[in-house]
Amino acid sequence: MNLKLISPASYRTHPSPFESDLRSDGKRMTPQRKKVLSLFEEIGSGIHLSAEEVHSKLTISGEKVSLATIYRTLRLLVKMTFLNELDLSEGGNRFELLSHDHPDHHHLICIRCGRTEEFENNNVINAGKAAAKNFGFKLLESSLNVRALCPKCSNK
Amino acid sequence: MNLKLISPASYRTHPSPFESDLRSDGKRMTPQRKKVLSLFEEIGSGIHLSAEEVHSKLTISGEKVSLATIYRTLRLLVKMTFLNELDLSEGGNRFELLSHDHPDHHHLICIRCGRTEEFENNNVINAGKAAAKNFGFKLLESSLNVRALCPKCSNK
DNA sequence: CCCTCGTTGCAAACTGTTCTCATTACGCTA
DNA sequence: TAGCGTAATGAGAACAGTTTGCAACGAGGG
Repeated sequence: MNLKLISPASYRTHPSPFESDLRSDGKRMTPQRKKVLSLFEEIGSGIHLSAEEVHSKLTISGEKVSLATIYRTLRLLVKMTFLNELDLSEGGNRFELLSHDHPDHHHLICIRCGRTEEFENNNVINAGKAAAKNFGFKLLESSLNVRALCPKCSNK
Repeated sequence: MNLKLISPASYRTHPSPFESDLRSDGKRMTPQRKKVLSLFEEIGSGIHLSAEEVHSKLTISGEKVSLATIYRTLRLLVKMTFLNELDLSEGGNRFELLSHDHPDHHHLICIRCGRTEEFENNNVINAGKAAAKNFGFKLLESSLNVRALCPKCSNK
């Protein structure tokens, strides 16, 4: 019943980019960190979890990781650009796997039920780039949040 | 030393749009509400204040309004579309005067020092509209936040 | 296998925001 | 203009999400 998230063997022979990035920074690979990252990898990009949700998903599958550690790990993963942090507000920030071939994507959020859809649009990315250039800023990331009502909620 | 933000006379003869909107909704005009809105009007649009900042600015100019009332008033002003709420996260939401001739604008935020610049771009607005239409959502508002480093902070 | 120092778990602390409730006062009506 | 119903306020408690301090733990280099 113990979910094998990363097989020890493959991990030993092919240290993940995460692991080597960690090591090169004097940091350590721990089971807790593996579990958190693996959860996001299993779930795939485009799904947004709050810290609390990460915690309960791990707890349900029998993995015990303290909430404080999850917060610390999420911050770390964001800093290392393995995860993306979304400021959707309304009940905590959310995190998603950042797929590097698929950089900036944007969110359509139903303010009533919380349903979230993503989309991409190069014009948005270019607008961010242009604005950054215009003010002499160095762009890191841009996020467009469209607050809206989904079809179900707008019929009430 | 008592700053007269709206003279009683002019208020009686020319009720502000805020006041008439309030009245038509069974709500009341109070000195506290006047003070909060007036602060934003004095300061002008394009400046983003947190609830805490509104509170301390009023306190400094000798106006005593409780923090709870400021939160209530800010929410009210947002609902009545006199203020715009920005989800910049990192230490509380911020509010700014919404100028109706200048509707959707977007923000370039230095994640290190908090410097915020605004810009407008129709492509962004259209991208939001297109995405909403595509998923059958009813668009309410879109906000693009570009996280970046300002020139000062990127030289460190 | 040992030792060092980064990491964890736990609980307490913090921060931004909302709620509760007794009190005040806006503004309709006579 | 006074009276009254009820919306709004102030103060602090409550709350949710997040962070921190500290003792114990354990990853991984020697």
